[in-house]
Amino acid sequence: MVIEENLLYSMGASTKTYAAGDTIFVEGDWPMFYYQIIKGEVKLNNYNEDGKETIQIIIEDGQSIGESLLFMEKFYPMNAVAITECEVIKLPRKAFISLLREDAEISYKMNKCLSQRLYFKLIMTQNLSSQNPMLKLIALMDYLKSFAKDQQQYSFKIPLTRKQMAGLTGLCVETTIRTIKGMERASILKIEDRKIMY
DNA sequence: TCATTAAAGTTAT
DNA sequence: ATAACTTTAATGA
Repeated sequence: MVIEENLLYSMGASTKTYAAGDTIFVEGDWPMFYYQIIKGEVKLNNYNEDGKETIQIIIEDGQSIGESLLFMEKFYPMNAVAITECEVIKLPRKAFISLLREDAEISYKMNKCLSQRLYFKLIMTQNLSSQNPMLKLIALMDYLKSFAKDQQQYSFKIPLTRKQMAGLTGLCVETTIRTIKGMERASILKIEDRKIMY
């Protein structure tokens, strides 16, 4: 968890519930709140001219949503959409800023969280620029697995649908599936009950 | 080679 | 039941 929930409430935060598929904010909105997920999953995405979705990142319990925009005078460059039903705490921007000004510990945690996001972007852009679909998928899976306790081969179950993996790598679903099949043949991963074990 | 289109099978709500 | 996701196959850039 980035910021203690009680602390957020004491600063005037409120809770909002979103159903799966609900929009939290859209591209072009002005950032007014700090959002932190209590429960559920949220994706940050964009749509290109053809309507193809690119997922920037998937965020889960305890993480904040689009926090980097609160430090700038910019509109949101992406949408935030609930993947599952979500409970989200929202704190007005000004209260969030003063909280960071007052509390060095919170400020440090925020830096840590921002660095995490930056790192993810760095790893992903580096590998996504490769046009090889297998390398893209490996980059994604390596990143996801890097947080797992068990680093043994085939011990990590990829918590994404193939469609989501396609959205995160910029590949189409079919290529994602075919590439994954090929990787299974090459023993890079295993498929158990349709789930990818890496 | 990968994206796109289409069609059919499978799972989740 | 219906929508969402997965898979296979054919075709095109």
